[in-house]
Amino acid sequence: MRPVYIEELGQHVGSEVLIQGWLYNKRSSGKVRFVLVRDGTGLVQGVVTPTADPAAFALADSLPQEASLRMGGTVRAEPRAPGGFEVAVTHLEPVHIPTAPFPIGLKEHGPGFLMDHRHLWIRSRRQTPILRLRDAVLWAIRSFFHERGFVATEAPVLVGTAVEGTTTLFPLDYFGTPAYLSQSGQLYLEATCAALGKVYWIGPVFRAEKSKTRRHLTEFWMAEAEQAFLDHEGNLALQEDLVRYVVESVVAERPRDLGELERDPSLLRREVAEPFARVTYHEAVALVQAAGVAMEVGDDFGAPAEDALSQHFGRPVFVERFPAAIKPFYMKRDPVRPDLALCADLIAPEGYGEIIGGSQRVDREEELLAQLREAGLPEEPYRWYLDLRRWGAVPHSGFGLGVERTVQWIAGIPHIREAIPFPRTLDRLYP
RNA sequence: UCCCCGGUAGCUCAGUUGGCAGAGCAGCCGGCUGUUAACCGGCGGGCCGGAGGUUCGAGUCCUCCCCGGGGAGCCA
Repeated sequence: MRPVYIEELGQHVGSEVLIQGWLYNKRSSGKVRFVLVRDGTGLVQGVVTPTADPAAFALADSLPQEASLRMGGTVRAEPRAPGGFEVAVTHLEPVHIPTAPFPIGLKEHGPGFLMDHRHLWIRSRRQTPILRLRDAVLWAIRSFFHERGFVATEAPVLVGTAVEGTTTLFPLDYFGTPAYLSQSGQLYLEATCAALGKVYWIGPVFRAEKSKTRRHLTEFWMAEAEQAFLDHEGNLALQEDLVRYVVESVVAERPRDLGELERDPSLLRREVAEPFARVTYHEAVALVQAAGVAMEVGDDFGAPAEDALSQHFGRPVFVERFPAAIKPFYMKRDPVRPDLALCADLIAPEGYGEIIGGSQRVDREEELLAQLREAGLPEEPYRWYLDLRRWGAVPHSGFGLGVERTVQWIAGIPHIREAIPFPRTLDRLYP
């Protein structure tokens, strides 16, 4: 019998196949046993009767949840079966029989218990489609940049200095020298974009902030891009093209996973169908205030303010030209309004929050020095970064996209911890 | 760091005015020839988060502590 994956069963109706996987659940009725087997690509029901194979029938009774097994039989179309196909079992063989009951039952569990068993929870029917969607998002990002001629290059994760002096970093001892886990690869991408023109990387970044919310992780993945000779306007166009490309690719390639999560693909399509909304920081503050959320000019947007904006537009919205005072030192000032930064945040629809932060970067050494001093940062650790403005400085822009928040939005899941296989949060380092 | 909610069987929870510790699921035993988180009958299963206090009597009331969840701030 030929080993096949469950997602390919439709091509094998009428023939004998071998499924290799794990027992998800079993049911029985008189002299019929139903074994639900999953193999990572899907879930299929095997039907076992005592006449077809007495040994398999007895085994089907005794196998516990998550036993690994090989199941052979004939594929047939069956409207009553989950997935539309089932296997008439003629062969059932355990690979490993669990030594204790599987902790994750089919009934409800609390979040604390599930997080303690994340290594087993990821096998469940809701978690596997989310992780497949994450894969689709990452592939879409890579293929978008590849098609556009961007070079995949890497930023270091171990760094000696903060990217933005403000954010809290995870400190570590680097052979006696203080070092940190990187919170962004951006500064390094600015160096590689001067070598390669258009660059991107996708990698883990770390924030030691004591955030305790459904949209924060201490370790998360960013997709960052940097392009030489790209200005603020071009930067926004690039971001919009990327986000639309990712949503459309995932919706086209993964309808089954979206369906299992009861996420409406047409809603996602509608959200990216039109050009993204675009407001200035000051317009956004006025909109937020009009929506009844307390906020003043000079404040950054909190979660309620982002929700108000995302509700107002019903599609992704760029908020651009923030006051430079509340943004990092490396952002270029608006030549017309030097108190504003040439930057933008992209807010996802449906309250999923900020998914992109980007800006045009300072390209003159004296300007960068002034802004470093203004931010109260030392010059010495940034010497290499200042060097980039000494030899062939060009206008350049870039941005960082939060991978988990993008997955959260596309998959339509309420908590970010389900958008990554092993989430790291404020008080969770296990498993 | 701050605010709110919670901690009772392996899991999810109920527990009245302070008066014998409960259910469903999971496990084990039995039944049922098309189940859909199957269903039906039976059995075993408890440091009621911890410490102290009030009381004849505390899962229940009070104080402190520990742990978990949600949110704020900050950010992607």
